[in-house]
Amino acid sequence: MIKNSEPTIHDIARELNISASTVSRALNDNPRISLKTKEKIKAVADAMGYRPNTLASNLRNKKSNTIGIVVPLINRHFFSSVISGAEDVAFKAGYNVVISQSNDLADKEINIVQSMFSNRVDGLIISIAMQTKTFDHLKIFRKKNIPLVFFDRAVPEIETDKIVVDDFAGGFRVTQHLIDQGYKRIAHLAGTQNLMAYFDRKKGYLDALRKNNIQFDESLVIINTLTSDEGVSAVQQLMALKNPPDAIFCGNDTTALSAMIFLRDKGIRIPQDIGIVGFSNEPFSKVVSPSISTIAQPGFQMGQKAAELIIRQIETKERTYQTIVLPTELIVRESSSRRSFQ
Amino acid sequence: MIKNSEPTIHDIARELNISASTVSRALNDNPRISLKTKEKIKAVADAMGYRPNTLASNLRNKKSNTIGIVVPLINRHFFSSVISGAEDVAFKAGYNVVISQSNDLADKEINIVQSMFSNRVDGLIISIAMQTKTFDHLKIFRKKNIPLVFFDRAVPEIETDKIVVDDFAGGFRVTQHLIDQGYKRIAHLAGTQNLMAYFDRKKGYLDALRKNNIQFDESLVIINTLTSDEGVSAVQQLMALKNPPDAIFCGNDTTALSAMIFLRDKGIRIPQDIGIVGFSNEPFSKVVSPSISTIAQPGFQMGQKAAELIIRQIETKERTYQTIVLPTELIVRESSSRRSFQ
DNA sequence: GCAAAATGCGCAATCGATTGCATTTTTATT
DNA sequence: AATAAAAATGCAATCGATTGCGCATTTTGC
Repeated sequence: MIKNSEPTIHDIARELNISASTVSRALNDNPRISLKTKEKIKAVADAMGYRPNTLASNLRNKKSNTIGIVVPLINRHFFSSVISGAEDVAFKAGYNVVISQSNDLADKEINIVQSMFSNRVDGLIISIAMQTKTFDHLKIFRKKNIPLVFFDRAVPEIETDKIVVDDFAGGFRVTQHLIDQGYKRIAHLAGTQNLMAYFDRKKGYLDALRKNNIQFDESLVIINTLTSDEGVSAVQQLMALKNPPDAIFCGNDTTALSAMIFLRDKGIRIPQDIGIVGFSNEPFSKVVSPSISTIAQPGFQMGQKAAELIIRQIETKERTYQTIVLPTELIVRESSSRRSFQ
Repeated sequence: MIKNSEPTIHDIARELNISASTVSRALNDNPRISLKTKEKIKAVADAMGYRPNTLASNLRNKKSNTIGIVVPLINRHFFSSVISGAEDVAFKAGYNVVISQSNDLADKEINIVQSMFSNRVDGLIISIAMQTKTFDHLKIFRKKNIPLVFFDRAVPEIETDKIVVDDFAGGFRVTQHLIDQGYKRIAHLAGTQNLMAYFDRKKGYLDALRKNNIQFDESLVIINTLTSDEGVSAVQQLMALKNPPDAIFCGNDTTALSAMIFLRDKGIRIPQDIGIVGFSNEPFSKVVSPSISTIAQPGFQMGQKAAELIIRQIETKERTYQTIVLPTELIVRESSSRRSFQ
């Protein structure tokens, strides 16, 4: 143990009086090397505790075997589920995943994406930040022909693989469900409209109203960033109307919960007085009381699919892109089940 | 645009009829290069859309600027919080994070750790898998002097930085709290005892009993892997005793919830008939009904701290290790507040 | 005006693994 | 035994950035 650094193929070669090429080939099971030599080499490699230096290999092969994943916030159930699913598939396929969070900040996202490019990720899976309004940092990936997959929040103007949930159908289904439950004045708490996801949810809401011949009332739609606090202030605003709603389709479960708690504290019964539906099926929505009706978004599955798509882009030359729309599932729970009280 | 590959410092050098060395130094703001040349070089680099190839740089510098993080499951609130906190600190310090999940499987953990080593991560942050019983794959890191930080689930026999929550105090506090609330027969639903965290929680439980002169009853302690289902079967087992408990200290919130739902469905009132306390402060524990008393584990902060520790190890030569014990906080909620009903 | 010092830049090796082509060794054939 | 054919291995360049050392050129001091 004279050397303090890691053994390399050259060390193994010296040990056996052969060339580094042969060692390299042997360790990669190249058929050009005889079985006998291979075994000798592998034995010595083991004995020396040799572990290939992936950095060197990556440089030479111009391939990092790494997939970058960028999400707004790692610490959010939906996103961590996606990451979990993607890591699962990627690891099995021999890829590492490097992960960064944009905190929904455009600047940080640009920073991250450039850093990932410098690290020569083989592909990038991204759900863009709420704040992001320009997309040059992502277009570069397409221009340089580096695999790119959007999930959840995609950029319409960039043509590449996308995997989203059917937000339109989700919004429609929620609204139709509320109508079916006998609610008449249905409000919608919407997210930033420059994100397709929120835009489509609202579109679904509007479409359901139209299909049911319900007059759209602009004062019943509030757009904000869907934080817990904003859920409360939105509901306050809604309840202050001359003609307040009797149901609220919340853009996510967080606002659904905060709205529900606010209303409960005001003595308003849910679902009898007001029906509530959320979106995303956060773990808590099932266990709170009353449990919150919501739309399930298959995060884990989405991550798996995103990884499959990016690996397909990486490993094949074909450049035919698809947009996969995962079906949404309406989960009816207590917060909107008024019929059962009649 | 004849080249389809990325511009390198050599391309910039050729363009300006200077050497690559100068370009490299200029881009790194080396004082040996004149300001005028630097500006020229940077201008050309910008114009060519040059982005340094980190792979090459890493190889030469024998430093990957990458921190590996291994957790049992990404998609778990506590762990994703830790990852989030670590990524935050790491990114600001110029490090990337690669993340993998062991799924609590020893084999996969070994596999991951070796792969991270091959990728020459500058340091490894890990919470070991429940299943892991041998630690050679981690000892290697210490032997090779590669920074290693344990969080949450540490290996006692490996000397390095560790950051854990005060599980003993947490277990003690929970138990004392239940005693203070007037519960007499307190059961404990414990996790695998080869993990310090669960071992210490139980030790705190036992210590609190002793301090209060309460006879320890072995039949009141059940050890399993703390899944939702096992929470139910454990409670079934407890309630089948001749002398069932009137309080349960659950090793995590998941089992606390499943136990609670099971008991509620059996018509048992919580906290009046049976008190329940969980551990970890999962998001849902606050919003379920009754809300679950629990121990807060500062995941995000733990991740930040872990990243700080590993970066300190990476960037300084000193090798004095510390074990940081983050304080636990008992959050008293409805599920154990019997006093308010008396 | 001239040596000494400072400044600016280039050469070439290096990091560790890979690979096209060349060379050596082994095997088969007559 | 000689030669062709096949098999096994080695040489050296390459991936792109970094850096010790050395060589010019300019500046400084007296």
